[in-house]
Amino acid sequence: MCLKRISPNSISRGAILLSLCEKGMILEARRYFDSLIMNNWVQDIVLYNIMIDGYVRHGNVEEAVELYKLITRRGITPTVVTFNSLIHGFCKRRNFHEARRFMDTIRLHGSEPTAVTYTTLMNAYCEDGNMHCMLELLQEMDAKCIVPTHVTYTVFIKALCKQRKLQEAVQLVHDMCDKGLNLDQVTYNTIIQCFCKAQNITKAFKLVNEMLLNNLEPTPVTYNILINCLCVYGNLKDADKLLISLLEQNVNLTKVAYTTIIKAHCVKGDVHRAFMFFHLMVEKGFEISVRDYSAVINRLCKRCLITEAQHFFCMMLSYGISPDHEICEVLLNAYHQCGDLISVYKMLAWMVKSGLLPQRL
DNA sequence: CGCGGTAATC
Repeated sequence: MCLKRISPNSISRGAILLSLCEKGMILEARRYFDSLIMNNWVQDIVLYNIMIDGYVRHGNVEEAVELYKLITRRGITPTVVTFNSLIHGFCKRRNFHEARRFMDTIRLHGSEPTAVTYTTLMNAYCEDGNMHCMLELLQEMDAKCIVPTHVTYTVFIKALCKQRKLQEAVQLVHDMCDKGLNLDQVTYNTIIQCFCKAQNITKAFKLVNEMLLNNLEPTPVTYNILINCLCVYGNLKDADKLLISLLEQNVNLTKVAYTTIIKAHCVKGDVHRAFMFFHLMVEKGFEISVRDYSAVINRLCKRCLITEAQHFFCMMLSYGISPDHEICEVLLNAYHQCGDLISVYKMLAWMVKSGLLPQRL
């Protein structure tokens, strides 16, 4: 664009900044943002909002607040979106005091909190198991004529599910329909998860059919929930069948589908199946982390399947992934427990060579 | 007319 002397506008700049934030490249995002500031190209609050939200998602509320202060120093008026992101940040930390303080600040700026603001706070209270505060906020919304959205309902469905009030959760779904609010995939996934936890697999699958009837394509998360459900509460063979049939149908899946079933097979001790799905996961081109290997190795060691655990360790090395200290410790302990001192020494030597242990023991 | 920002699911 620049070579063709087409100057990016604030919308294309926003797209670039948002993408950097979404990919977790927060430092690069900030560098880009600072370059825009330096050139005086940021007059738009949206760019600040994207950067602030990026920090919040990255878990850095402090930096988000610093940017908010910068906004006020520069005399730029923050929007409700600015505050919603900050409130979300404090909610993630369960700092209800600061979250609510910023809610008041919205009013001081002459605006009103929106359904998003309320839903953000309600979700945090939900995670805290505080239905009382959720209902208080709902009353406040009602008093201020702020209409709950389908997301607000989804948060309440989740809360009722947590309290094992499944009937009331279902009632809420009906209320939504009565109010003309359409359920989306996340709402369905939430309620499907409720029935899975209640070990009502039949109803969970019925809801998937209902989704399809409503022209909602199940998401990768839907399948992760179902696979996990079959692994934990149902028959592991059915989980295998489901995953394989989804693969045959070329359904879009995420890495979680694989790690879920691999985990189950490790726990059950069916290492062959675990291998099979692990290789499949690698073949599909997913990026495999140390954590993915740890999940397998930890579970196999717990079941004293040490040769098998070692196999995964070698596989990790062959893919050029560096083990961390923790994973080595787990293997060391396992070798020790079954009296395989040779392997203990080999491992220690390897750890020293790799800089995971000090030279002098 | 379309294009950029905030809440919920594994």
